[in-house]
Amino acid sequence: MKHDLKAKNILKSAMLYCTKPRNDILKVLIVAKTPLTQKQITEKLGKNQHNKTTIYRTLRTLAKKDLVHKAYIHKKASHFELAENCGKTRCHPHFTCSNCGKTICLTDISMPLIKGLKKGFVLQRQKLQLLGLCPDCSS
Amino acid sequence: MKHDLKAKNILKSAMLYCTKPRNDILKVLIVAKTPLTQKQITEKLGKNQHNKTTIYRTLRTLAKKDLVHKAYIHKKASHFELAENCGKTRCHPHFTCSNCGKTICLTDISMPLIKGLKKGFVLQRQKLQLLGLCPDCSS
DNA sequence: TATAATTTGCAACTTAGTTGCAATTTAAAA
DNA sequence: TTTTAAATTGCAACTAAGTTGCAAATTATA
Repeated sequence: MKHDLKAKNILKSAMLYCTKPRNDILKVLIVAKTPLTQKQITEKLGKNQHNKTTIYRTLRTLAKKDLVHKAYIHKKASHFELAENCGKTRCHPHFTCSNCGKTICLTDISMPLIKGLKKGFVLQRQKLQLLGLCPDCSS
Repeated sequence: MKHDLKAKNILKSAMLYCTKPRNDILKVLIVAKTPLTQKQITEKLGKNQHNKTTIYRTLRTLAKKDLVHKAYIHKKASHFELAENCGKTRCHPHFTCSNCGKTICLTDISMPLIKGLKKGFVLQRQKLQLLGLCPDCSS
């Protein structure tokens, strides 16, 4: 129930209609430990199923308010996560295992913001994507 | 003609059959200034058209030999570039404009390799993706 | 409770990328 | 140069992610 309240507050603060789909989807993202695709969100919704169009539209709506963002794309599918644990422009690195496909959020490692951008470039977001072998697959 | 020779050499050194599609596709990538999708490669092939399956398979074959790699995915589509101008594990940053969609290779800026990876992680490739406004769109 | 504005679900669609298979092309030996 | 086995190509049909228009349902507010 705590997450329910949190979801409601997030929606209210962003001045968005507080609907069941949005609430349910937000709750899934709140407890997620890694970015999720629409398909994965659907699985985690359990009996609170919602149409995939609704999920995509909700994610887009939330992203427009900077509450959620596209963390990366893997195998044609976009993966989304709550934005609250990242700085506005700099996100934690994501490590994807080239063997098992799993992605791990490296929330404890931070990379410096890029330096030396030429005049005229305005940086909105920096993403670091790492590929390699995860501990399970490297041994 | 210089590029033709270069493409041939690349294929030969990798012990790959030297076919017209592979040659043509490599030449497109050699002169490209930015990563390309299959569709963009097709456009740049001009009258040397090849089937899209062939292009995807060629890219996969070249990637398996580390001659080419997937630089990033934007709008559902993977973008590929020649690997020769990147270190083995670390690639130059790519800046994508959130306004016009254009991507610029920042070959003159290099980010340090990530530090502090926990034991068991084996890094194969580090990609830095930047989003923001390009000089044309920020003024 | 009534109303206007927003959101939802559905079906149909677009587009990236893949697969099986027969026909063609390549490299290398005869 | 010709032959041959192995690799590659093109085609058609497919899978799957994500989008769109629109009518029906839901939300916030008066």
